[in-house]
Amino acid sequence: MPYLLLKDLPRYECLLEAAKEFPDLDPSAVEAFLHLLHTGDEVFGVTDHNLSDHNISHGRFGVLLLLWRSAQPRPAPSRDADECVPGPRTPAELAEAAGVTRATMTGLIDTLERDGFVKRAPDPIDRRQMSVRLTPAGERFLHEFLPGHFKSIAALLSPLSETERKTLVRLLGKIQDQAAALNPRRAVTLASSPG
Amino acid sequence: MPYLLLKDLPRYECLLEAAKEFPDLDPSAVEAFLHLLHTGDEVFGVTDHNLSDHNISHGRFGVLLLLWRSAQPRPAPSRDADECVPGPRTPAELAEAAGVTRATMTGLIDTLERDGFVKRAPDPIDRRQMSVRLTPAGERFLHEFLPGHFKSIAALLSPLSETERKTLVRLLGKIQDQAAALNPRRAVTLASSPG
DNA sequence: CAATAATCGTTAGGCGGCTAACTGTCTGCC
DNA sequence: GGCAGACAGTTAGCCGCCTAACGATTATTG
Repeated sequence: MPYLLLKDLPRYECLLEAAKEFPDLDPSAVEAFLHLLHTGDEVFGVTDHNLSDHNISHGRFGVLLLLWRSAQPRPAPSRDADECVPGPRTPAELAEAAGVTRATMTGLIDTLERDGFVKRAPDPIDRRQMSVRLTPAGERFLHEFLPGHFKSIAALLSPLSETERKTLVRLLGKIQDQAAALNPRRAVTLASSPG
Repeated sequence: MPYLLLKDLPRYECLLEAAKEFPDLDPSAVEAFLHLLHTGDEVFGVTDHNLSDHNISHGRFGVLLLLWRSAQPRPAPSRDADECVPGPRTPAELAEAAGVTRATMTGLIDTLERDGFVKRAPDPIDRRQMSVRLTPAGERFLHEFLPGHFKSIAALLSPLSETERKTLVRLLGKIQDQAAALNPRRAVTLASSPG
């Protein structure tokens, strides 16, 4: 759907041949790299397909999920301060939690509000801020959609045993760490935590 | 970069708690699902960062790669008919190979041509078609960029042994197959292959 | 208290996906 | 030969992502 390109992955023999021309090409690394992107794309496509049946995009779905988590009554509120994260409310918090810019979040909230899933309200204390909340229609959507969503995810992973899933997560974690080290897109917040 | 949402993955305990409310939620499946999308996103971000240094987007890079493969002199041309795929030339072929629509390919070729990386030429035989080719500048870009690109990929996968890479590809392959089965975005071409 | 700095949400403009519809060209069938 | 249909490429319009910049508001600091 969104991002990959290269629908048909090149065969391993082609990688080996190309490696003759490019000594930096590590065939098994490229193979894993392409499979990772390709699989992510396919998986994304499945869930996006489910969402589009409800006229909801992936980005908007993420916002709804974050708001839903914020709206939970928190049955055991005082156990750990950040047990499952308090939950974002303002556009800036939502953008931070979703990993997009505030400008993007403005657009997402715009369409969600237009379609009646969320509602903006001015913050009476800090008049720079807005407070975004799920509407009843937004909650209704989530309660209707989430069971099928979880079923899709379970179906996607059903070919993998529990052990294989753990292995997959472990291997992906290694790549994540490496990617985070290579990608200085958000400089490490080492000395910034206020305390 | 493009597509995920949910920068901070929820902790496994939260998934377990949420599973109480949603019996369809398979915690290990959701965990693997989220890690897969997240890792794909991180990896994408690394390569996209490299590309943006050259003012090239991921989508355009894919087109350049496809055209570059088409431009190869094919040192051993007659071994297998489709040894490494003949190579797309027209916008429709490029769109098919890249997995995007023809309309999207028009836009990609537009910007690539504007920036001097490719050139359109009318097909003298079938006047509906265009032939897209790499310009010398396009080839030059690839030869400058690809070594670093391959180095990045090798670095990303460097924490994984050869065995782990094979395992990763195998597990991803299972998910790909399952996703393809669940995602009827392109109905299976069972009876269409001409022979 | 005033001036500067920081933050919030938004806007403007660009890119790259998509679908739907259009024009031009070729194919096939009568 | 002529006309309906199929196909190639483009266009128009939507959405979501980005960066850069803006006005409004709050925080900081003298």
